[in-house]
Amino acid sequence: MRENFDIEARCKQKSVRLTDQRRLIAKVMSEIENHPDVGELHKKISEIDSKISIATVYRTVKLFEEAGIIAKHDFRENKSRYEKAPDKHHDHLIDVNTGKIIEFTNNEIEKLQKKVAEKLGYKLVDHRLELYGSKIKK
Amino acid sequence: MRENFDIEARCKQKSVRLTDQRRLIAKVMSEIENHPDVGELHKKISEIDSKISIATVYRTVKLFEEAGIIAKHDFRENKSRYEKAPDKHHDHLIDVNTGKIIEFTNNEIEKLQKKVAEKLGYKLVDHRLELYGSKIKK
DNA sequence: ATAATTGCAAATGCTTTGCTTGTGA
DNA sequence: TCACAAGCAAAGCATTTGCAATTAT
Repeated sequence: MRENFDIEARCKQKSVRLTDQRRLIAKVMSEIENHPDVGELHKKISEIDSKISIATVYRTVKLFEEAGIIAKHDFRENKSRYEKAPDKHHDHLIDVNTGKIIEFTNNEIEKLQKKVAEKLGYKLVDHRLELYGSKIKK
Repeated sequence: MRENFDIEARCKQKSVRLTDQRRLIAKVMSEIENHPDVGELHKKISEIDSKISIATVYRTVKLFEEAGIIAKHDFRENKSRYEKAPDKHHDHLIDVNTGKIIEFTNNEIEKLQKKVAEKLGYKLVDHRLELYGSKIKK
């Protein structure tokens, strides 16, 4: 718990000025279970501070993301989702029926991606891998 | 060349009614070199028929996509890009400096994706893999 | 003090839609 | 003929921005 202190610490470290609003957004981002979009985030935050503007939430997630404090994902929706910057890189599997997001890592795939890029004459600077699947029933 | 006949043939096959506008969109989609967004597509089409509405282009690419005639991609932009439905599946490497899109296939990665999904209890129904890279200078 | 941040509402950019007129099979 | 398609403008949605008031350092 108290993981929000983590985000606050990283803000100081990056000279990101802390305000009540930012502290609150950091706290909610830390405690939230999944990968919220801005609307969901704002809704949750509003339950604590009803005066906070959605524009502030937009500005703050952008700020945090640019500082590498949280990560932004664009799955197959017309909006972005966010998560605390993960310690270790991972990719996502999305349940096509429920929308549930599962994180995974696979080193073999990572290596192959790098190899593919190099073969094409490119240095791999980033990638996006999403698997879409439906649950296998027993 | 005359690849547009391909799209037209597939329209008939799927009982997609052909109109002058759809024929034109099919033709331009067939001849275009890269992965256009709707704005680019509409611009190109307008050079031939200036009366065509962008709403029609939106409706048509959606229709073609749902019929499996063309494919839609959402790279890291706030708009979608389209390409003729490829005969064989492939993924994309995007040049982060120029925006150039390079197609590639890698069977090993494909197999690993399937394996990963299964290990998580899912049947892989689709995936998205994009590599972002910068050109290696000699 | 003062440069940065907030809230609000208006603006933006892509995409969709309601409605009337036009058209392919 | 007549269900479906096109054109136009308006509406939708997520996101951004201008500006005046507020706040952190």
